[in-house]
Order: sequence, then structure tokens, then C-alpha cells
Amino acid sequence: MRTGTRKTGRPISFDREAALEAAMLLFWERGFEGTSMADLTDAMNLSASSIYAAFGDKQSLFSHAVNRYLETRAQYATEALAEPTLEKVIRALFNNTVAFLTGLGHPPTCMSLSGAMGCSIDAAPARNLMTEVRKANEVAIKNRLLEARKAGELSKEINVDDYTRYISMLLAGLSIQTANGSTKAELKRTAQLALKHLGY
Amino acid sequence: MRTGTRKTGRPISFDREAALEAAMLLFWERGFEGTSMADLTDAMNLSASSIYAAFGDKQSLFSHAVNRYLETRAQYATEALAEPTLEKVIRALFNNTVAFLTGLGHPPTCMSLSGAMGCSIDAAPARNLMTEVRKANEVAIKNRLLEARKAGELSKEINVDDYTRYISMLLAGLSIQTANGSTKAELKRTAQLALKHLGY
DNA sequence: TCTATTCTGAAGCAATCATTCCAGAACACT
DNA sequence: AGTGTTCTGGAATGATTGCTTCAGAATAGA
Repeated sequence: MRTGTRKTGRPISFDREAALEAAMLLFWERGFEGTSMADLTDAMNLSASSIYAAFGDKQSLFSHAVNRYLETRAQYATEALAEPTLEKVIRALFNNTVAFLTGLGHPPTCMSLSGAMGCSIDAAPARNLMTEVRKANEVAIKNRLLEARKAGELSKEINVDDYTRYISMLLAGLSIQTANGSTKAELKRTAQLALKHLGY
Repeated sequence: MRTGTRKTGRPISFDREAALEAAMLLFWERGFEGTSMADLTDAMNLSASSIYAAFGDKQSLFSHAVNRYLETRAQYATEALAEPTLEKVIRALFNNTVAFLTGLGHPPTCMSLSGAMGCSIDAAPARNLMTEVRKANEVAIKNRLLEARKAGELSKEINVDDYTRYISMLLAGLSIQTANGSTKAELKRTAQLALKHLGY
């Protein structure tokens, strides 16, 4: 049962990370409820009992998949926020988002939107988790803006909360645009337009 | 079976529109796959066979519900586009959207996003329908912008397709903001910020 | 009243859902 | 080699899925 620091017994025979990657991609595309355990056993190439032993129940597996997503796919946002100046931060935020959304090998939208927007009451935990992820993103942006404000890069007249929500809105909008089928070129132009209207 | 112009037989004993309204609200909140027939029979206060006779299968009922949504809830967009000047159109588009999203008695996001973002392969028709709805919205906006261009209200240097996508992105972003839990006051301020950056 | 038509509610359909159980296989340690 | 522990795959769990069927109730027109 414990998969952490076991010392004896039959060792795991599959690549835990590869299996989790497959699960993540499936959840990303079909959402929590749209993905069945049968789909998962198929894509992960594992029996249900192995999945349960390694990751817990479906909800727990979803959490693990979301964590993997945040660590291996959503780092572009963190990287953007680490840029030295506000202008570079904002530019990177949009450019990285476009690059991410139009990347190959995964669904054309961010997982926090496709994961569980509308879902049954049973799946409420999954939906709440997605909302938390989006909110955490906003908080990260806000903190970076507060830094920029301290550095004198952001006018004191600008309400940081409002500005945060505005940027968050723009980025979410980009994701929906991609889900609508916008091409990479179109998305780039849209992001450029957003930057232009932001004054960058 | 036919519910249209029947002349004899036992008449329908329930309020068709009220039943459809209940179904729409449920689909809106939980999405196509998150809503079971049991949920629907409960909310619509009808037996499954009555629903099938009146609206067809679940997918067909979903289509009817979406149509009702478009007719009774999403008219604010059409109304906004009917404003006489471009400035009024844009302002109305944002203000109406905010009023709509923060309205009481329905989920805090637009149905085209909660209806079926991530879903199983079986529910692909529902997802495609939602994408079509979003695209149709874009087309409507684009046509209005082309009108404005003819009227000389929009600079010829502005690419109408880009501008359409930009506005569409902003409006979609507002919907996500509401899903994140933004209050009415916050959403208003965000929309105002968007208008300001648009030059209005 | 009689007949034709349609709606209703309950029961039942096979399929699928997430989950669990179990016998056996595979390895680590002694 | 023997023992203990853990993993594995398949089968089975009961509940729920969307959907259908059917006998009977209800009404319209003759």
C-alpha cells in the first residue's frame, strides 16, 4: 500500500510518473467526470487495483494529476512572474501563455478550465480544486504586482486587486479562445493586442 | 409522440416551458454529463418517459435547453449589438454581460463554458454544440464591427478579426472571473477597466 | 358512449460506474 | 532456500447510468 519508503516486498513494476502523465492528459482533455476508470486503466496501462494502490481513489488520482500538471506544465506562469521588471513580467505572462496553449501533445485549453467546470454534485471536490488553482494563480500575480508597486513600476493610483483581476481575465480569455479553435498565429495576434491595450 | 399540432388524445399535463427551464438550470450548473436523467426527472418533476416523449433523448433535451438559454438568457448580447453606435455597443456588451453574470437564480458563469468543457467522448456532441455557440457569438460581434467600420466608427487600420477575438476574449474572461467567485462590485470594476483600456 | 389517440408512472433493460476482493506472482531480507 | 511483504491482473461488487417498454389513465372527437 505505502509507495514511499518501502523496504521489502514486490517493487512497483511500472513507471509511476509515466502513468501519472497519461492520467493527467486524459483528465485534461475529458475532465474529471468525463474520464472513467476504464479509460484510465487503458491509458495508464495498469489494472484498477494497481492504480488504487499507487494513487488512491479517482479523486485522489485527479489531485495527483493536477499536481503533476502544475509542476510540469504550468511552470511557465511562475517563470514569467520571476522576470526582473514589470514590463518583462507582463510580456512573458502573455507570450508564455500563448506558447503553452498552442503547444502540441495536449488539449487546447488549460486544465483548470477543462478539468471540472460544470459537474455533478459528487464531483464538487474536483471543481473546487480547479477553482482553487485559478485563485492561486491570481494570488501569485497579485503578489508580483505588489512587488512591482514597491519598486515603483506600478502607479500608486492603480488598484492592485483590480489590475490583478484584469490580467487574470485576459489570460483566462486566451484559454477560451484556444478552446474555440483559434490558431497559434491568431492567438499571438490577440495576445499582442491585449499587450498593446495594456500599454506594453 | 408528436407534441406539436395534435388534435386528439390526452393533452400534456405539465408546463413544457417550466420543465425546460428547470432542465436548463440543471445543465447550466452541472453540465451535460454531470446531470443525470434521475436529476432531471426530479427537477422537472416528470417521469423519464414523459421527458422522452416531449423532448427526445438526453442530448436532444440538452439542445432544447441550450436553445431556451439562448432565447431567454443570452439575449443581452443581441440587444447590446443592436445599439446604434459602436461605443454604445461596446459599453452595452460589457455592462450587460456583468449584469447577466451576476444575476440571481442561476450559476455564476455562462452556460457555454459550464455546459461541456471537458467531457467524455460520448458527450462530444454536447461539447461541439457549446463551441458552436461561442463561435456564433464571435460571428455576431464581428458582423457588428464590420457595420461599424462601414459607418466609419472603426479605424480601417484595425483588423476586424483580431478586434473581434480580443473582445470575445475579454467577455469570456469575465465569465471565468465570476466562476472564480468575483463579486458583482469586483466584476463591474474589472469590466470598467477593460472598457478603459479599450479606449471607452 | 364509444373509439382513437396520447400522456403517465412504474418497472425493467443491458451497460457502465467506481471500487474491492482475492489468489498468485515477484521481489527483499534473513 | 525460506519467509514475509507488496504488487498485479482478473473477476466480482452493488449502485447507477441512459434508455425502453407497457399497462392503464385521461382526454378529444364521433
